[in-house]
Order: sequence, then C-alpha cells, then structure tokens
Amino acid sequence: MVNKEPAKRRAAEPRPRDADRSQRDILDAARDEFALHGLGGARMDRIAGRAAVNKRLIYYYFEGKERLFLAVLERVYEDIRNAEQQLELTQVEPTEAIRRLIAFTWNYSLEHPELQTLLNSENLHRARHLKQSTKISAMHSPLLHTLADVLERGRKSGVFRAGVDPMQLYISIAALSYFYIGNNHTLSTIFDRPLLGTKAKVERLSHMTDVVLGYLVRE
Amino acid sequence: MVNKEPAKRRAAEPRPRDADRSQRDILDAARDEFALHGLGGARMDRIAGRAAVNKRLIYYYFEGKERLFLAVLERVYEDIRNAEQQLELTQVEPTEAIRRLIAFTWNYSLEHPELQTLLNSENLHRARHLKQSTKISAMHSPLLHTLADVLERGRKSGVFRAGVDPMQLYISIAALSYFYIGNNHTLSTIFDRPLLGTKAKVERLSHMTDVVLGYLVRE
Amino acid sequence: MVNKEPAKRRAAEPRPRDADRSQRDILDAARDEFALHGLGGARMDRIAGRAAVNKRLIYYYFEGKERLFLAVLERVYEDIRNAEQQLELTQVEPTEAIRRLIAFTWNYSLEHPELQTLLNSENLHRARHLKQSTKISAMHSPLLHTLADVLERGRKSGVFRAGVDPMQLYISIAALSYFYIGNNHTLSTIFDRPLLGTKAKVERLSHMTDVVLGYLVRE
Amino acid sequence: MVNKEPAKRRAAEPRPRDADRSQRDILDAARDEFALHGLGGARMDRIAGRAAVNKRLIYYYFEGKERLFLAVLERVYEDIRNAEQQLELTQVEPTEAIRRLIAFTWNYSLEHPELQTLLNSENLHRARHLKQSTKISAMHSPLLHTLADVLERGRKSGVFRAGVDPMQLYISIAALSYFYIGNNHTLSTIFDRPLLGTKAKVERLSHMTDVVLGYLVRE
DNA sequence: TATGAATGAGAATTCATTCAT
DNA sequence: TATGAATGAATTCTCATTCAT
Repeated sequence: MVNKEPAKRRAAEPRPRDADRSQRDILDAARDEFALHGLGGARMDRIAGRAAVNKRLIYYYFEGKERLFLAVLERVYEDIRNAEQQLELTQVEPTEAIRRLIAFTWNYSLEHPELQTLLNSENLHRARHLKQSTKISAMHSPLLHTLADVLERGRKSGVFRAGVDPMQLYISIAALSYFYIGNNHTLSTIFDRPLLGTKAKVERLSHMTDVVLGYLVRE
Repeated sequence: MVNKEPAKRRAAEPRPRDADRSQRDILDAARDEFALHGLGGARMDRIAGRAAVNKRLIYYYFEGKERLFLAVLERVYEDIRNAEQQLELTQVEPTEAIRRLIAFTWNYSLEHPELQTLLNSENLHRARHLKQSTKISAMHSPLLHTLADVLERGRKSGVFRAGVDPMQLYISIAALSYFYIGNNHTLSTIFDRPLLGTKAKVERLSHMTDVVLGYLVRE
Repeated sequence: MVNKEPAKRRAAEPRPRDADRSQRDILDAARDEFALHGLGGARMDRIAGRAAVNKRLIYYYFEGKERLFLAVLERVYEDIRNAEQQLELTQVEPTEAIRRLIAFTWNYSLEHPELQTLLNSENLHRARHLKQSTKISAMHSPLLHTLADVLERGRKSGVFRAGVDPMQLYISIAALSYFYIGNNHTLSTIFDRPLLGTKAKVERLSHMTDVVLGYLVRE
Repeated sequence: MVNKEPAKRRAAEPRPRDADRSQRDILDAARDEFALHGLGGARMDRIAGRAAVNKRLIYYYFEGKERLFLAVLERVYEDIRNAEQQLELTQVEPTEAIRRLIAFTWNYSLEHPELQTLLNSENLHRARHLKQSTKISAMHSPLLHTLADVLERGRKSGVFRAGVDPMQLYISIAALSYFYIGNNHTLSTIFDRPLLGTKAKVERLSHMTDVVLGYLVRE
C-alpha cells in the first residue's frame, strides 16, 4: 500500500552500460533543455529525464550544471563551425561566396534556434563559461581568414568596396539573421505580424542579401 | 543606466508613505535586477533590497514576479519609443534621418544594455508576458509610419532605392546594434578582441552606417 | 504611468459612517467566510472585501481574527436558539413536538450549512473560543428544559418510554441531521449517490423521524 | 492513536535508507498533523519533524500537501473498512450484528478521533481530494452489502421492520457516534457537562443502542 | 558504470496585523 | 469612524547536489 514510486519517475530498467552513448544523450538533452529554459531555468531533473539517465550520472560525467553548460556551448560552436567549413567559400566567386554565407547563416539560425538562446544565456553570465575554454578562440580564426580571403578577392577584381573588416561583416551577417530569429516572439508581438510564415521567411532572406550586397558591391 | 549590484540602502528609518515613489522605486529596481539576471535568475529579495522596500510591498502593488516583469517590459518599451519621438525624423532630409536613427539606436543600445537582456528573457518565454499587454502593439505603429515616410521621401527624390519594407529595415538597424551589444561578451571572447573599446565603438557605428546607407542609397 | 492601484482592490468611495451597519456587515461577511473556509482558511482580506469595508475597520471593531470568530459563533448560536423558541414545543402534544423538532432541525441544517462548518472549526480548536464566552451555557438550558417537559408529558401519558435523557436525545436528533449535511460531500462520494437531491432529502427526513419516534414511542 | 504534539526526535544520525519505512512514517505523521490542525492548519514542517524526516523527502514521495492529504484519507478509510471486515456481521444473528456494529463504530470513533477531523477538512473542501481517488467508492460497497444482508435476514425472521435503507441506517449509526465525538468540545461547553467521562461514555453507547434497536425491532 | 534515497539552502508567496493620517 | 501604506514572520515548495550501495 505504501511503497509508491517517488512522485514522478516512470519506472525503467537499468540502462545498458555504454559510456559514450550516455554522455552523448546527456549532452543532447542538456542542449535542448538549456535552449528551452536558459541556464538558470534549466532543470537537472529534466535533463536526466530527457536523456533517460539517472540524475546522478550527469554528475559522474560532467561536474555539475555549469560544466555541463560549457560542454554544451563548446559542442554547439563546434557544430556550426564544422558546417561552415562545408561551404568552401574560397572555391567560389566572391559574390557567390557572400550569398552562400548569408543563406547558410539564415538557414542555420532557422534550424538551430537553440543557438541564440544558449548564447543569450552565456552573455547574461558575461561569457563566464566560455572564458574558461581554451579551444574556443582557435575555432574561430579559420572563419575570419576565409572571409578575409573572399573580401580581398572581391576587392581585387573591383567588385567589392575596399576597407571592409571581416569581423564586422561577419557579425553583421549573423546579426541580421540571429536577431530576427532570436527576437521572433517579441517582434511578432509588437509589430503584430507573423515573422516566420513561409512568405515572411523568403522576404527576410531576400532583404538581408540586398542589404549586405548593396553595401559590399561597388556601383 | 543599470545600477551596479550594491545599492541596498537597507533603511532603518521607516519608509515615507509615498505610493508613487514606492512603485517607481520598485520598478527601477526590478528593471535592473531582471536585466542583470534574467526573469528566472532575478530575486524578489534583491529587488526589494535595491528598492529599499519591504518585500511584501512588491506583492502589494504588483501581483507577483511575472506581473512585475510585464510592468517592467511595458515601461522599457515606452521609454525607448518616447526617446525615438524626440528624433523628429520627419523634419529632416531622408539620408540625415536614417543616419540619426542609426546613431540613436546605437547609442541607446550602449546606454541601455538592459533592454536586450530583458527582451531575451521575454523571448525565452515566447513573449508570454507581452502577449497579455494591450497597449504594446499600439506603441509601435507610429515608429513604422515615421520610417515609411522617410523611405518614401527618399524614394521620391531619387536618393533611396524603391521597395524597402520599413519593418524589415527597422529590424535590420536594430539588429546591427543590439546583436553586437547583446552578444558583446561571447563575441569578444571568440574573436579575442575587445568590442567595446573607444575605437571599436567608433568603427562599429561607422560600419553600420555604411551598411545601411550602402544598401539604401542609389549610386 | 506608475500610480497603479494596489494589485487587487476595486476603487470605492468612502463608506457612509454607520457604525452599526458596518459591524453587522462585517459579522455577516465573517460568518460566510469562516463557514466556507474554516477559521484557519478564512482570510481577513476576503472578509473585508465581502463586507465592503476597509480591512483596518475590522480590527477597529473586533480585536482580530479570533475575537471575530467568537463573535460569529455567539451570533450563530443565538440565531438558532431564537428560532427554536418559535417552535412552542410546550404548547403541543409530545409526539407532535418531537416531529416538529426533528423537522425544524433538519430544515435549519439545510438552510444553514454554515453552522456545522463553524462548529467543526471550533471543535478543531477544542472549543477554545466558546470557553471564553460567558453567555453560551445560559443560552442552552431553556432548550433542555423544554425538551425535558415534552418527554415528561409523553411519559406520563404513556406514549413515550421512560428514562430518556433530554440531552442525549437532543444530541441524537442534531446528529442525525447535521452529520448527514456536514458530511454530505464525502458521503456522496464514497457511496457514489447524491444525498441532497429532492427525493433524497424527503427520504432522509422520513428516516430520521422513524428512527427517533421508533425509539421513543412505546408499543 | 494520534500522538500528542511533541514527538520530533530530530535525529542527528542520518536516516536509515529504507524507502518503505520513510513513507510509512511520513503518512503516520501526516495523519496526526492533519487530524490535529486540519488540512489548512497542518504544517509541512511539523509533519517532517514528527516523521523525523527531511522535509524535502515528503515532496520526494508525495507530490505536495494536497496529494499527501489524499494519501492519508485513503489510508484512513482503508483502515476502518478493514476493521469492519473483522466483525463478521454475516455470521451472527441480526440483532447481535447490529449491536456489534454500533459498539464497534462507537469504540472506533473513540479510539480514532482523527477520523472525523480529517473528514471535516475534506468536507470543507467539498471532497475535492476524494473525488480524485479511484478506489474509494469500491471500498465501500462491501459494507453496504453486508448491512443489507443483516437487515434482510432480520426482516425475514420477523424481528426487524421492513423497508430500511442500508445506507440510511449506516449513516445514522455513524452519525450517532461520530457527531457526539466530533462535537465533543462544543457540546461539553454549551451543555456544561463532560461528555467523555467514564460514565458518560457508557450512557451514550447504551442510548445509541436503544435508539437504533428501538427503531429496527418490531414490537 | 549505474542508481534510488536523502538533504540544506534558498525561492516565491501569503497573511494577520500595525502605522500614519 | 474610516482608510491606504507598509511590514515581519511564516509557509509551501524548488533545486542542485551528495550519500550509500
């Protein structure tokens, strides 16, 4: 009669012992939970639930919530930089390269709305976690080099304007996509207009491309 | 604008009986606390402390944390829209109007870093609070009308390109500033370069102006 | 913009100054609130609201919650004993007197479900409040005398059995009605049968009368 | 049955890891606390203290106060129905069966004054908790069947009157005992006479038996 | 590697009551 | 007689984390 399961948990036979699998599951679950609720709002309980893992195991693999968050951040940055590598921007014409980068950024932000949410959390904490990471900065220099190359080629061929800072440009491209996506809910509300409808999405991509190329391309 | 942590003049003398003053103090304190820690991370205790008010009084005037948060959001939007009104964009030449708007947005985002933080929280909650506000949408239409007027004047005089959606443009201008400011910590970290140094700030404003005018102005 | 009314209250012009009226309103409101939520669950705020009186006024007239509760109890006992007086049991035949008393008790319990609730609260507190009242015990002796008279007349005429303790009988009559009413919700639930439907009420009164007269009447 | 207030053996040594034991302790403590103070007046802190359990553990096993209360109610009903089963009313003569039931009810109400208190709380809440229980109604039908059997046997042998509704009778028997016990404090006060003295108890049982058998038995 | 049991330090919120006018 | 403003002391519940196996 007594002997009831602790309030929530749904039974569950013990998990097959696969260290790698467990860690990956935890990381995936954590990423989703952090994205959905922010660092502060995330619940270790829910992460364990999502990952179908005993809560204690999270502490076994990752030190605690903060370390787990950092692990998620590193993983997420790795993912996007890897994806960017696939673009092969150095192999194509400058204008086409820029178009690709914009389209990629836009689509990635659409498919990975969690990214901005995670970064918002991290910014709220003044990048406290990222600053502890050693590999982060190194992950980003290739991107800047690639972009510098594109800009330089464009300038040399007389298509692009001169004096463009690759980082400024990269931030601007990211801004145009991520700000729109990340503030989607408030923007839709204050402007009383759906920003992620099919038509709206097409319009936004077109607008962003116009803005960036209108700026870069001479004449 | 956001007061740095301490404040907390834990008054020993009783509070003067001034309802308006109390409410304003609470609202100010709440704005700072929410900005600094997000909705979830904000502590009612700290808000009371900052406002030098008995915690109970917050519940007396505002229903609870969520309603307080909404009150802060409304107030913050009101502030920025009011400030924008002062720009008198309809009174000046289109190009000058756009320059002013960009510069204003940039400076406002610098002086009010709390704004983006608050909105991030609200987006995390899918605009749950704002959606309950009745006055919000009405607060924003003047802005769009003003911008539409500027764009139309520019187009008529042949200076601006045609077919520019005022909302898209407004979002883009906001994006260029707010994304940069709001992600300042992570961006500075991954690019290993201070983004808010004196020189960096000048460069950013210049870059944003170039981008937007490069896009708008026909040859 | 600030200057909002404390969370709940609906405006209200100041109350016309009528001490008696105010006290009665408070007492009525308190009786209902205590009946609905018990002593512990009652809220001074709600009592003030129900009475359309400033909360502070309650403290002005009644010392606080406990004293207010006692005032309610005294009032409620007074009401029922007064009503019983109207029955004029000494004026009618013994059997008829008993019938009247049962019917009265039943109807009173139906019309005043608050009574049992209030008494439950008081019993929970071991009659702490009532024990402070001086007039209570005096209020009840007439009832017992009346009942003793009825029983004695019945016995003398050979209709009623001898040796019946008036208090025991009174308690039993009250029990049959009040227990049924007071436990209506749980009883209806465990027996899965509505106990206060029109038909059910008729049946109960009939049953109770049968029980009591079956016991009292010889042969 | 209800332990008098103190208990609270605030263990310094850590609790043995025995889930069943912990849950039972909590349930016992909760029953006592709820009985003593009602649902609203009960304090989770005190329950934890009584059970010598960390407060948090209560939430671990039971969802919160309300669920805990329901668990207590179910347990308490289970106990009494189990005890009634032991009476074997179907095995004895009808008159004897009724005597047994009355005596049992009386003694149970004396030994378990918490029962009525708990039910008062539940009725105050309009059986909100019980209505969520699935097993409750099923627990009570055996009782009614047993009683129907007794009445029928009595009627057939000509000893009992016909047309007696088992539920009505059961409620009346319960009423005579539980009302007396449950209102003991107020009744003793208003009648200024101790109702639970040794002699008084004997008299009450005798009175109740007379009432019920006086009603049931023909001639 | 994996898990159920247990906990201490907060967190928001509630409430009767008092202050000042 | 009447009221709005203000408060201290609880109270329920939450949460990351640790213990013991």
